[in-house]
Amino acid sequence: MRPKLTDVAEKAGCSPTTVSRVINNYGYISQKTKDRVYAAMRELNYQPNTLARSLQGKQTKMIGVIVPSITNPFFAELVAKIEEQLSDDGYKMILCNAEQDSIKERQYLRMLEANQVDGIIAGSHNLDIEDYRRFGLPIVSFDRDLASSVPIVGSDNYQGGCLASQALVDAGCKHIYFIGNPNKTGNPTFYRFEGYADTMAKANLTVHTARSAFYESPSAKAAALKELLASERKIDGVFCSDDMTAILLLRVAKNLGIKVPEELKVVGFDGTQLIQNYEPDLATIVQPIGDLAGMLVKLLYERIADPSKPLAQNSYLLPVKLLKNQTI
Amino acid sequence: MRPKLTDVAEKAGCSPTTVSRVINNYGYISQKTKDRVYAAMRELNYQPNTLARSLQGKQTKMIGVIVPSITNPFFAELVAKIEEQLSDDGYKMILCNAEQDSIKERQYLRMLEANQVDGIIAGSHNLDIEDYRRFGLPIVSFDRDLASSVPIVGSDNYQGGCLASQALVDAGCKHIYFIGNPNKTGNPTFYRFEGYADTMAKANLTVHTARSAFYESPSAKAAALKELLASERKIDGVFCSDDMTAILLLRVAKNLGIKVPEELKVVGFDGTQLIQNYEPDLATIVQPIGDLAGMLVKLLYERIADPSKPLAQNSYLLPVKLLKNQTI
DNA sequence: TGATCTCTGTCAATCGTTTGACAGAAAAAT
DNA sequence: ATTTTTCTGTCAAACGATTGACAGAGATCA
Repeated sequence: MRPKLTDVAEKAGCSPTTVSRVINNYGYISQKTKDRVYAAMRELNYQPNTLARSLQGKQTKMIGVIVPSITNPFFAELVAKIEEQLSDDGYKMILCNAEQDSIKERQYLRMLEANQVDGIIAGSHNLDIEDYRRFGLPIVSFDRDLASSVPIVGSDNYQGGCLASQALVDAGCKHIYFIGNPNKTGNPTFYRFEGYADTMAKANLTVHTARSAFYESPSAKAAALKELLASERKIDGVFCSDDMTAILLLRVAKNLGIKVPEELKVVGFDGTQLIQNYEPDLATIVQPIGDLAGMLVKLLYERIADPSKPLAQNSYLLPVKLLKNQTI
Repeated sequence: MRPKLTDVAEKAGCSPTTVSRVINNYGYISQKTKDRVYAAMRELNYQPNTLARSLQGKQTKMIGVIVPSITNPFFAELVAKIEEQLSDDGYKMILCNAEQDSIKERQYLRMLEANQVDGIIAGSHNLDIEDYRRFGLPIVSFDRDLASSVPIVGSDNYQGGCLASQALVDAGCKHIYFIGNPNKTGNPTFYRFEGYADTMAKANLTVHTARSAFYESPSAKAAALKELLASERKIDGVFCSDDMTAILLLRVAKNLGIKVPEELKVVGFDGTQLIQNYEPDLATIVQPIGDLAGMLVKLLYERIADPSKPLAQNSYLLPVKLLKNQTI
């Protein structure tokens, strides 16, 4: 049986109230009593029951983190950074993998509410804004405008789109494609596309788009890319909205005998450690994953500390960097 | 304010006890009353407070999952599968990223205990067996012998080592290296090495090992691999204990102008979807990630249902498959 | 000496449920 | 008409803590 507060009190020769006061640092307690209580706690290997504490009104110290897919290296690294921060601060993370499933995401939201989490970091984007607006708990959103009461943290996707496209222009490309799925407004990809489109306009180049949805299978994507490269032989530059697609493109190009970067230049987006370590040739836009995680967590803490406090800023766009590499 | 049990009772025109009985399906309740209660619950958007329920003695429906690194694609995919299962069964997952830190891992264990999780899936291996033995909660372990009371689920690493090595032998390799870190017994890598060593013995070939620790940085690893390939020009086959190292090796070989598979054949280990999708040339040993996750979860449920029930089996080794590809 | 401050303790209410004991009513079976 | 079964309800204790009110002790200060 796990020891409880009264066991500690008995061992320390004092009342349960005193033990609770030592734990919560509440009221007047002499150092001597404190020491005795701590000793008893150690001896019994006592830990307060967090359930009981939370029921009493204390925080649960639990944070829900909803991501679209943990197997996506970008989100894996983001989650790892978030978890590191949270655990340093004594928080627990309930991880929710929402995939492309809005029903599942809604269930997660209900579940997190029922579990009295202190707050939520929402990185998945399947639900209507309505679902989030009527949600009572502190939320911060990653990369997506949810509601006016919810602060957004994300990379400056527009800037990234400009940087990547400009790099291709500067490298002399004349037929530059954008590969991604910018159909939904408010999507990060949409802003990357806008950066691309504006840069094309400035350089007097035509906009070319090849749709590639996030949830398509890699082999389907690869087939589509092959089709594209084979039929449109004039392509000399591609800005991929994510690195994984860029890798597929590099592979397809190699198989078709297209030389990178001589005949085709490629820039990706995300710049995870995984990519930097295992695909070091790929030029890409690096998102500041650690900073993003830090900002998400920091803002969430602020919301938790005072949910009614008006937001200083609704949106926090962190700068990205171009990583110049062999594919450009 | 969130509605509580008594609010539902009031709305449904019955006592709190009755509402609780409807929720818990306990005692005699007429269909008419049930319907009234359900209607009231829906109308108020009521959800039982899980904290209060758990405090009362119900399960928390929370599972702790401890992994060494969520950014490792293998663990990312394993965690995704585990989470999928758990969430289908109404469980929540607290994710713990232990890195190489035994102090952190011990803290996690304490934290999970304090949070009354129903059970733990332990995939990290920094702690002494002692720490786990005196742990009161149901545990299952991934790939590591923790204590006699803890069932182990893992791939048949020995078989994998044999398969990979035999494939290299069959392909005509004469100087086959093992790259990995088999120093600790009980490590998965150790059994992969044993499979390799036994296969070498059977084929009358010499064992060659190049240490490569899990936690070394990829660039350090790459440098070591370059050194190895440059100095030992006779190497014609390598069995890498994980795919990520294999990828580095392929890259290093390419840079040195060593042709794969003509001059050097490579087999990896893990066979994640990521590798199969984005490095489809790599021959590797595929671990059945979905089955591993399913088995871990199933065994944990059994432990939770009856912790005192003796284990039918201490160890569950799932078969692996050789994925023959261009690098062999 | 009296007033103030510090320490320790008891008591009871509270958080939101669950559940056993018990009672009474209606419905069904004998 | 009587017994049994089914339904609904009240009451109270419990889960393991927190915390305000209150009281009394000893120490310190004026």
